Amino acid sequence: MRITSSLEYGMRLMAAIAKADGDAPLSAEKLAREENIPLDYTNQILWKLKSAGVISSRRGSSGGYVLARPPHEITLNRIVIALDGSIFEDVCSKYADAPRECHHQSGCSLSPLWRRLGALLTEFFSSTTLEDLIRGEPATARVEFMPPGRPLPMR
Amino acid sequence: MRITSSLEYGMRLMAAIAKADGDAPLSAEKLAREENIPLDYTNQILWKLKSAGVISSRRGSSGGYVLARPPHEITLNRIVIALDGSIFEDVCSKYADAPRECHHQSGCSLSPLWRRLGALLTEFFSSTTLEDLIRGEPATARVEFMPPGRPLPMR
DNA sequence: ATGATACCTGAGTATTTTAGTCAAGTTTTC
DNA sequence: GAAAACTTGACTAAAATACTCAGGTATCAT
Repeated sequence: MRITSSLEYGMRLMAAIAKADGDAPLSAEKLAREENIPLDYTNQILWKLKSAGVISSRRGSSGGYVLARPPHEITLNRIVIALDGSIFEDVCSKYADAPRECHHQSGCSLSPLWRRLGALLTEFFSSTTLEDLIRGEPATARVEFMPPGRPLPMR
Repeated sequence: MRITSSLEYGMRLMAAIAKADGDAPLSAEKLAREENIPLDYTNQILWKLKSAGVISSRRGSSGGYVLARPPHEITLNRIVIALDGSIFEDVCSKYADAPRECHHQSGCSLSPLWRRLGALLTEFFSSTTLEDLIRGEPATARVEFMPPGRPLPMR
């Protein structure tokens, strides 16, 4: 699994805009330069973020982008969905031959696995806000992942 | 984020082989047919799984594939790494201009985020065994994800 | 023995997704 | 009214993914 460059860039842009929250709008040109992202690509990404409602813009000279809400009200899942379309693609429906029916074979051992993974990722991103991000808090938040009580072999 | 077809198929194949654990080896041809995966692609995936040491093979007629160890000793992270190369690609190093140095901008708010996500995914896959998978247990294992104590806005 | 079965291995191709570019606008401010 | 800066869509290049192909080798059944 990997992070797309759109998402990496978009997160950086959001972090930069969040850090300047309250100050004058940040122009795309300045953001692109400071984050070392191609300008046209930056524009494209900013447009997606704007469409998703997480930032707003001001045109004209001295225009630029600002947060649409305070940082603690913007959860990262919004950003992920804005840029990647979803947090976790539905595997089950992708391999279904008929709509609304799971065609995973092997008695469909897999769909519970993928559903749980999707839930985990969704939880991860929607539990973290932009404010957490710029404070570096995500590193300290603990995850308790509970498998059945048993030693974990063959790591 | 998405699951590659290799991984989806590989997991299915492992589940099918695990369900036949103790029985006669399953041939690639039979596996491919039952799981509805192209034969040549199946061979390729089985080869990767064998290289990773999670299955072993027997040649000749009445040959095929069997688990290399009992199902409860095979954790899913092995399978993921065998097929995708890693569980989570290191974002930080990907955008580093110089080796061993993190070039994330914005005071590098991002690397803690991605590191935590990587840890979460690694934990997820290495905490589940093939036995859990074929029993459907992954669906019941609980995840406790602990963000800072605060209501979760803007979901 | 020998032929059929089935694994082994690497190379090659096609499709899709991602990443990034280009160009011609519109709006706002100074 | 000119410059700054956002808006929008289309287009292209590169990379990853998803297969396919071909020729080989080992083993088993008879």
